[in-house]
Amino acid sequence: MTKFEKIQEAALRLFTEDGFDATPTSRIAKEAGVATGTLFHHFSSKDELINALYIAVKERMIERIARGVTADQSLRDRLRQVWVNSISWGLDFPAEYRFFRQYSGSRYINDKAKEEGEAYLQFLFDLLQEGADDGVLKSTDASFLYAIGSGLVMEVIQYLLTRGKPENQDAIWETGWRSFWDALRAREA
Amino acid sequence: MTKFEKIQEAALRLFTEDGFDATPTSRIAKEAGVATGTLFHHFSSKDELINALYIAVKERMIERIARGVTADQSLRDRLRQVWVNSISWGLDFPAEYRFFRQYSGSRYINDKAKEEGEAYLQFLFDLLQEGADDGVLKSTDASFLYAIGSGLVMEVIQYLLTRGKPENQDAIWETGWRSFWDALRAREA
Amino acid sequence: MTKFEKIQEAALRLFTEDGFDATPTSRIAKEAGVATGTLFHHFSSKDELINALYIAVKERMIERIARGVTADQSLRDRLRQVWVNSISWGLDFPAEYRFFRQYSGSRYINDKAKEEGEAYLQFLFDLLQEGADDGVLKSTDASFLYAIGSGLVMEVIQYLLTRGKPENQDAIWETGWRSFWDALRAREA
Amino acid sequence: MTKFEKIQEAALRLFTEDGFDATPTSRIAKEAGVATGTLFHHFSSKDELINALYIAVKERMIERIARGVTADQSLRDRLRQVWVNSISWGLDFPAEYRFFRQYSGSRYINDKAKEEGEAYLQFLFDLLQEGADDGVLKSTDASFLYAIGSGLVMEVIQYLLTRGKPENQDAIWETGWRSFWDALRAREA
DNA sequence: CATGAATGAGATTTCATTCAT
DNA sequence: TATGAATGAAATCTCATTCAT
Repeated sequence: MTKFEKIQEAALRLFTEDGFDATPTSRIAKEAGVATGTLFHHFSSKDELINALYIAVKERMIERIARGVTADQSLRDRLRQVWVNSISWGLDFPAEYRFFRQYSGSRYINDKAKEEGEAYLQFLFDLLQEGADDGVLKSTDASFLYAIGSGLVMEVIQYLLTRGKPENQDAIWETGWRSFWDALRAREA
Repeated sequence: MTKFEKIQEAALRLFTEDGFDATPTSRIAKEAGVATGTLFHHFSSKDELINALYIAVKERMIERIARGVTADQSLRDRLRQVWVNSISWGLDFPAEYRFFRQYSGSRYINDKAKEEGEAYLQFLFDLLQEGADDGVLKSTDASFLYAIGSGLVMEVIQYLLTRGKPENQDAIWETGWRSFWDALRAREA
Repeated sequence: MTKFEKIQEAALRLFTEDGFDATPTSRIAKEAGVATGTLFHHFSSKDELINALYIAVKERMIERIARGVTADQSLRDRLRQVWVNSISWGLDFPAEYRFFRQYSGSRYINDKAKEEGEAYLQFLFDLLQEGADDGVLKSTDASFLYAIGSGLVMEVIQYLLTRGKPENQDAIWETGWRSFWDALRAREA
Repeated sequence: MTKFEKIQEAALRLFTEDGFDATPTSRIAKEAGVATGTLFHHFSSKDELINALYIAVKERMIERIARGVTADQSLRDRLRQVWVNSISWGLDFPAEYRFFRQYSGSRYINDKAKEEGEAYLQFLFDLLQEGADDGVLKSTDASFLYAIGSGLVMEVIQYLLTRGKPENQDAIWETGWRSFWDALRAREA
């Protein structure tokens, strides 16, 4: 692992454990086993480190979310796949999930990074827009559908990570999906 | 307005503008028009100030949410009322809403304050539990229903505050409600 | 002596011994016998400290230079008085003299401070302009005369401080004056 | 241009723009288009770079100042030539002039470099000493005459570079010369 | 000769908190 | 109650210099 990667790894871990502000760059460097100067050799500031991390995390997330979603599936099947992918991403990479939550509400958000990150999501907006146009989903506004859908996904991940007992996992997973789908789809005639 | 209140007001404003960590106590004191010592006379630490604020905000919020919810209404009507109250609280007190979001993900959370805050919500859990027991709602677990419901509420407030155009307000409000209700209720036979 | 004054005194001494850049604020604080935070309580930055010092030094200098210069004296006598005052200022306050030299060529110059400092010198410009208008001095441009005159003054102070042997003091003082006066005055017919 | 020369050129430019302390070696290397290591391959330290630059600049300066000064001229004519050469050097190579001023007052002065630099000036001291011995100049001390003369030269260059308007150039040049000569020469009988 | 990643001491500045008045 | 000067630990970031390639 290069020093560059060691720094990223230590930063992700410490940021999600203690938060951006409670994690000094000195501690990141120490945990990564490099000198403080080395951190700033690779990332010109703490801000840049955080935003670079955000882009990397988002990239890995979206790669995971899009997996197995193919054009021949029905809209419902594609959304189901997205749901499954999203929840399992959160459970497999809880640190990345927590990083994400923290980043969204933080003052470290860099507009450029945010835009770059959102570009990856285009395929999701397209999916929702398609459903909106066909009248299968509730709203004509893909961004609103996105807000609702992602809110539900994040909330269910949070629940599973913090309060889900192993024996309920499957039920929550399934109930979650039904909530998600019912929340988005237009009501049947 | 007492100095105590001035401090609380300035703190709420600055915290929601810049975040907890980016808001020095010295600036709160200055904006409140008091000396730094005075702030620490009323609140023994920054932590205590934040948690006192949290409790105050939560109290006001819950008072608002519970307004007009009466035992004689159907479950659906009561939830509808909660929905309406929640969204309008967010739009009427955006600073308090933002304070809330920030607090939840912060390291300033004080367990005692959190518990005290959640106690206020008991009536909501009861409401959801009742629906669960009757089979009107999707899950048997009120805490899961709460997670889903509150996630949707927060997301819709966020959307209305940041991206809602005035002409769409009503549609979003209504679509939001349908998503909320469809997400929570058991499917019709 | 107040802490404010102690800081100024220590700063002036260290700056002239080692230069602005080689004098850390931490050392100034230590020599002044205060905490680092105290320095920044009184001066918001190192820059501000340097510029505050500049204004204070310039004020004291000009007060000294103008001493005993009265309207009833001939132009030559007034310039003679300015010369004597200037050189003796330099010898009496070598640290302030050195601070001055250093400040002029430094990147810490703050335009506002510089202007404020130059305002004090107005009476000198007026003096030179009077001589220029009367044809007693060499140029019609007071600012050029000022440049030449102050350059000579500074150079002679420097010479006296670094290389003047005690037995030559009087000769240098006198020769210096003649150079100064000859450099400025128009040639006799 | 060799890398060695590129480094010197970039260093001279940056030092005179921003000052020694505000110019990191890394920036010099970048502007010179070489790696940081390369700079230290040619100059063992920043100190050495500055002093090497000083010697090179002084060499070029003295070569220029001595130009056209011949033994058959009168003392006055030789000093006149030195004056003209000095001022035109300053106007032709403002960066070198500024480097010079900065170096003199800096803590980077290296005694060896300083001595080496002053050795070049021997001919000027000789010139002044000759005038002193003949009674043509004001003092018997060549070093004092040098201080006064060089102070005036530097001041006039500074004036021409920063405040001289094109239409006044000739007048300043001429008035400057008369000040210089009057300041140095013994008074006519 | 040339490279540039790596180093770590050190610089400036911030800030929650105290305490004498 | 209220004040605000004073504190000093700690944070981010800089930079001359080294050294393995």
